[in-house]
Amino acid sequence: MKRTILIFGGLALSLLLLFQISKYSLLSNDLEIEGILAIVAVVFLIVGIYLNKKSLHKEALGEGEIDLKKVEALELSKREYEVLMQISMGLSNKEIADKLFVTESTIKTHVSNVLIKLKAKRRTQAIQIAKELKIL
Amino acid sequence: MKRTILIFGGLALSLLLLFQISKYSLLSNDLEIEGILAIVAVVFLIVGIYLNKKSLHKEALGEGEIDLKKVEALELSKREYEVLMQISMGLSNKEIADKLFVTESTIKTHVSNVLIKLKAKRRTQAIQIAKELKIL
DNA sequence: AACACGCTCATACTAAAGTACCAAAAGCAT
DNA sequence: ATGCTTTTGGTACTTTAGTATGAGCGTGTT
Repeated sequence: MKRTILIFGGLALSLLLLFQISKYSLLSNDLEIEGILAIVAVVFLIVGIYLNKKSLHKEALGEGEIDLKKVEALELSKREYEVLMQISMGLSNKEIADKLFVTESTIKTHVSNVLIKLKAKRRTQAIQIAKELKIL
Repeated sequence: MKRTILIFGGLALSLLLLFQISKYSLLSNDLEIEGILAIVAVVFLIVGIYLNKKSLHKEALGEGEIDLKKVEALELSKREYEVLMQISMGLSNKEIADKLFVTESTIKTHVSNVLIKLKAKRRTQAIQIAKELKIL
């Protein structure tokens, strides 16, 4: 929001500069005024597109920030969240166990806890729920 | 793309209209010219944001179009693709069977075919691969 | 120190998932 | 009609997944 204010401030200044130019050097020529109008139009068109992309990027980042908060809200431990991510990568319990240097039993325990906390019946459902909660 | 051309045509016309207005009714007054400049700036700022959103939506739809092409490329039949989507929704074979009014045996056959065609070992991996291919 | 909590691991099951192979009915194109 | 693919269904079996329960270990809290 602060950036937006700064950007608008810059825009106002540049607009004023254009006013000055039009007043003191180009006012007598009608064609030049049309040119200035065109320039202003194009510039602000580009600025509009730029601002829109910025805001969209902020939204995307915003989704990323929500992650950890919701993970805490679900009371998922670090390890459980870690296992959940590996599940979403399509790994089996054995593969996850090897990747995290623990036994398959341990992974099964973690998976069961994840399923309970996400209120899922299967690991595939856990993936779906986690993506709905934008945790992945 | 055709829409973009139409929109730009409309913009050019409105710009010309502003020129006419400025020429025949407001040219003598400096303050009014500034006002017109401001209006043009704001209008094109809004137009820029609007166009950007449009283009982003088109990209989103574009990804959607690629879907069917890649599904065909993978030689996935309609039914197999249908099953694949239900898998990604976190449903079990039995639940998919009930939803599509067939037996679990049939779903198992479809699932096996999907796994072979997606080169996946598990249904969770199939989900991951399908999302990478932007098929879901 | 005592306690809660997270991580680890195990055993013993039950339940899904997945494989292999086969086969019949339906839809489609030549 | 004859072939080809899809869809459907079955049997039999192996492999993962998931549940239930218990237990040891380390860490931070009270």
